[in-house]
Amino acid sequence: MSEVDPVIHQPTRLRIMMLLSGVRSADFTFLAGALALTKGNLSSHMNQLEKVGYIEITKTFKGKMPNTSYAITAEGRRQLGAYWQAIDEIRRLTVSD
Amino acid sequence: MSEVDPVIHQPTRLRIMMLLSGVRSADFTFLAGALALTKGNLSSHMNQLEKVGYIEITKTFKGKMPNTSYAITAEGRRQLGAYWQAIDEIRRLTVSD
DNA sequence: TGCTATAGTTTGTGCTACAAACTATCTGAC
DNA sequence: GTCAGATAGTTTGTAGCACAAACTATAGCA
Repeated sequence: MSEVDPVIHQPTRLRIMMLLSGVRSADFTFLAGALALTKGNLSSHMNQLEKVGYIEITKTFKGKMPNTSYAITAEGRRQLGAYWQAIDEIRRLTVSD
Repeated sequence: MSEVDPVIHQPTRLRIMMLLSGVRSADFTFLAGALALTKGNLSSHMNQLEKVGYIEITKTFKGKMPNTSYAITAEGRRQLGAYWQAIDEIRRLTVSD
């Protein structure tokens, strides 16, 4: 019975990971808008995802304004796959199994 | 974008709901063993599920020992279905959508 | 030289999952 | 009978987390 990864299971982070899994990278403002998150909330989620190595944070400047962009890592992609497997396992969970 | 129900999303309660969805009823001791939960933890999860009307708690006596058994309600079954729909929605989440 | 906007980060708080401690009853052993 | 576990739960205390409000810092314009 493989446990679900709590870092990924949290609904906001799950959405973030799913979005990032489909793009090369996405920046802070885009993610905040796409997922309707406050900046503080998004910021802390991204820091958590980076801390466990599921995403990579790149800080640059666009013109003179700071621009933070995020990309999923190979490890993040692997864990996301494992997460869905664990969910599928729960989904099949019945007493008879 | 229908949000996931946090009561069901919590992994332990999700397993409980999945188990109960496949049986007429299950008692406290069985659930604690089947899901490897401490009694305190199981007790509080079951109370939460009852509070929102997803399960029904029936207290009887088996011989002279108290016996608490749990069954999913129609509402619980409905919400569990809605939950999986919401999860599937997230699973399909990509930027292009 | 203000004033508003943009792009984030830090801080404070209310809630939650969990296990330890507790309650209450039963069942032998002596 | 009574003492010592075992059984079946519930209540309580705590550590950790998600969230938004407050804050920092710079840009760009009137």
